[in-house]
Amino acid sequence: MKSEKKPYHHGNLAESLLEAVDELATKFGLEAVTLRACAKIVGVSPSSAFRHYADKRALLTAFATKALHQLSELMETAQNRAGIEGSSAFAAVGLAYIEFALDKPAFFRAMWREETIYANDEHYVAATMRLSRHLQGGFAETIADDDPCGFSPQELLAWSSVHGLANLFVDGPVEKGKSKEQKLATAQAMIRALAPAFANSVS
Amino acid sequence: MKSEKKPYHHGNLAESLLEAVDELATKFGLEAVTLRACAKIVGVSPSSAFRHYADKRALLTAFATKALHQLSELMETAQNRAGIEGSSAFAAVGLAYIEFALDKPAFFRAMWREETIYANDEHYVAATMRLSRHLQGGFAETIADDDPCGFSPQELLAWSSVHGLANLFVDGPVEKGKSKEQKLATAQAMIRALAPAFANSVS
DNA sequence: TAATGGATGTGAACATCGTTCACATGATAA
DNA sequence: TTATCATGTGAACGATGTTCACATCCATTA
Repeated sequence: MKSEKKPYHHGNLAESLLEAVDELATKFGLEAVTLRACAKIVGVSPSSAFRHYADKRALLTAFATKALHQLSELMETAQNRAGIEGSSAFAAVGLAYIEFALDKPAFFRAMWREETIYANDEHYVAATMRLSRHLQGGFAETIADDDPCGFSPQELLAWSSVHGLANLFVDGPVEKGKSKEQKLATAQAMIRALAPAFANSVS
Repeated sequence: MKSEKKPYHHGNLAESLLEAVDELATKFGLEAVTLRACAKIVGVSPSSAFRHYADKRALLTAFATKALHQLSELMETAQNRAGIEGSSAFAAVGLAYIEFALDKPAFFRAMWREETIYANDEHYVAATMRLSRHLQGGFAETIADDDPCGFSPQELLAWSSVHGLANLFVDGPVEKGKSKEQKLATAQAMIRALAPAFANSVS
């Protein structure tokens, strides 16, 4: 045990700070995320954070971006699995979206909070575009898409309903206190009810 | 001009503080709402706020409650007007919901932020129940409702899609920078696309 | 009318927060 | 080796939420 003394330079502070945000947000919620607390978790001085992030807001933007990519990947695998199983890609992607919000509410909140992030940050914008592309891609098989760039009314309906239910679960009064399974069952029922809106493009 | 000196007691501090929150949230956003700034606007010492609200969080809860009632009333009048005109109550209520979010984004955000309000406060809960009742009521004519207490999948779909689009407008990347009219047109298109999901209960 | 008590507002103080800046430390390249 | 640049530190600043002893007023009652 010779190299037990901490080196002066951390080596990977930017990423470690993001993990600290993760830890605090998961344990105590987004409002409890503090630059000083993050620095303490990493074992570093509070001011050192500013070498890697211009702001607290910049740190939260990076965190939101990371969360967006996590969600994108979950949706991607859900879509692939549905393709193999032959089940509805739409339902799979939508459920993955809602399940992420239920599992990591603080992440989900952080993703969509214009007032606490830099919503014009290029990496953040790229992450939202990746997410929306996966949404469009996920529904492309069932929805008539006449606008390759923007969203068709049906695509927007799909995203809105799933996004809305996720928000109502996380920050709203819907099924407050009920179990995750109960909520996912409700989500599935809602998605089923949505099917007729896409019926015209099936056959 | 004899009674120009300010009285020691304000007389209606609780309500005036709410109006100060309104002003700050409207002008500078929710994150700029500060107890000290509110007190300064009202012309009162910062500590006096605690005679009327236990917390900053309690103040924000009262503000959220007020915003919920405002939205409820807007939906109510929209529903009545649609009843007179014979147009779709569903579309009218949904558009009123989204228009409120576009007109007063800070209010809309404040309503649904579990982490900064006391979501179990009785007045707040009552306000959310009033809102949800108006939603159920607004859709009652078009949607088959087999559960008088909770939400049917179709009712939940209606609320989720409208709530989701409002959130995507306010805190998301959808049609960022576009005009309010443009967004309302998009909302109308989405709501139209939703109609087939309710078709079974029309006839 | 006079006194008293409860409600309401004040001022100073505290811990904590984001942020800055001069400085310390270490890695890298000449 | 030495010089340079990136990275981390410590002390400080103003602002914030909150508390508490105290001041002020209003309303009731004697």
